[in-house]
Amino acid sequence: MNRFYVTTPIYYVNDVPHIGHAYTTVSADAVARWHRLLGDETMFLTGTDEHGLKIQRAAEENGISPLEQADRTSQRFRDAWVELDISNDQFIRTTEPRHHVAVQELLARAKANGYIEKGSYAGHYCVSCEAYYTDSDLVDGNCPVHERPVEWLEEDNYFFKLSALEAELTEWLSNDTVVPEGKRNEALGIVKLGLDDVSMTRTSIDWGVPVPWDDDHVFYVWYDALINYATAVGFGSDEASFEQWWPEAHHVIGKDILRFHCVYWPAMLMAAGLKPPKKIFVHGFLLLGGKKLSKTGLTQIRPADLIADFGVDGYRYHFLRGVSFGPDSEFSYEGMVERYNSDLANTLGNLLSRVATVVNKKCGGVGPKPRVDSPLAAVAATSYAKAAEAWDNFQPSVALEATWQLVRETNVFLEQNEPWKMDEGSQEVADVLGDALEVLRITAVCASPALTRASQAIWEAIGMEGEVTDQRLPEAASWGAYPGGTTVPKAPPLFPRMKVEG
RNA sequence: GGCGACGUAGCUCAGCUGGUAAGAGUGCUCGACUCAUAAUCGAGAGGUCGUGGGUUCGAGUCCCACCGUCGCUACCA
Repeated sequence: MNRFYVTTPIYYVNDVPHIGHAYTTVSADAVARWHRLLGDETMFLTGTDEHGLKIQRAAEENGISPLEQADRTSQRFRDAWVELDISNDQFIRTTEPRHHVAVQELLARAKANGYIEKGSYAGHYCVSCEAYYTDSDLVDGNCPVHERPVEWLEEDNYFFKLSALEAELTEWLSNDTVVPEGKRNEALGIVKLGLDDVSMTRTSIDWGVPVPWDDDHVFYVWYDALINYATAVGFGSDEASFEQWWPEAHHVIGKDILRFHCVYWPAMLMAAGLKPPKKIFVHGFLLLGGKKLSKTGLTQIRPADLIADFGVDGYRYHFLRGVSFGPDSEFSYEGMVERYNSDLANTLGNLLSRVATVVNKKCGGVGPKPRVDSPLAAVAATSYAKAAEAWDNFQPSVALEATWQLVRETNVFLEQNEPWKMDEGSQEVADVLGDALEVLRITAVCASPALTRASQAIWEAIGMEGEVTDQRLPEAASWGAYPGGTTVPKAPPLFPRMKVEG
């Protein structure tokens, strides 16, 4: 029995869920679903990051407690993930007691090991950035990022001795721990430049995890947040669980938080005497017209609106197939319509329609069995092999392309054999349609990590029983499992074609 | 300012350690078919692989510079 533990970042509750958050989450979800198909014992974690000054201030403005503030905004993420059929096994919140326990335990170990010591820090502090600035950083006395006034803060801090871990980090990064390779080199570069010790506590804030050895301090939000990945699988509360899951930890993150996840986080674990995560997958950004999303209002594009137009399947498919995992990627509504129409409506949806119709005309609506020696058997085998490898390498777009190759080949196959011209009830028409139905069965299974609903619809449309998600790979993708003899009704289009707006 | 990534057909993107005449999907043109969601199938047009140098028998693929986009990061005067 293999185990697979995959996480998304925990999202800062003050944000409104946008397609960037959704992209990360859907990607992790699809991979988690693939591992479940493989029969792996899978743990998929997402959640919200709820500490820090910004939350504290927002709560004050709204006249409520920080926790109430976090409750409200955290719920938005839960709702968004329900809408996208996200199959997370846990939704962690950093305000949970178990998390406080884990944070205190992990960092107490780091301190006991000599990696945390006291120091002091002073500077201009921007609340929105939650960061200090020097005089020269300031623009007209304001924060250069937010263009709002900064505050002079001076506080005693506990510093994390990052510098002491450079050699170990370099060693860890020398393997395939961070992918793609370009991102790993970036992390390596950060370490090579030399690491400064970092301040990891605050006295100026109350809203955080208390430092166990010093009541006046709370941990700075980042150092509390990262530990959620350990908390969720039992660190500090269930060591047996933690030992089972932690060696299989895979993090999915955006390139903007590479430094924290690929340098600070493994260092924190090392300092506490724990193993760094198994693997970190780093993806790029979604762009609109070549610009990053926050600058162009792409954050204003709400997943819910796109789901309304394309459905959950259309939404998930577009981002999984259309975005190669790693580089930045262009997003456009028109591109989404194109992808939906060509891949989902025309190639896959239409295949199901035409097969169902011919089965009804030539086989009395009962699906025939596939041939053992079908010419499509080899195509299916190749398709599966490619897809499996790609999912394993966290490349959903490659995996889905491989799956669609099989679907496209099947359209060609029908064109070459023209079952609609064959005699009703003949063996030859049964052979051709049985093969096509078998492809639809395999496709339903292999596409299910992306198409959470349509895959089940296809499964039922060809007369299969039960849940497609209960199938087990690789057996379920091997040729010949479609039993035949099941009713294949004509049905309305699976993916109604979208009209292109003039 | 420093570090790094990216810049390939109209569009969205593949192209691992350099080497059979540069690929896919989509879009476009033409043809076929008509079982199917104005869908499907076939053929074709379309690229000096950001710009300029360099290494090499040979570079989209390595090196340098520059331009553009993006991320991180640093700012003492």
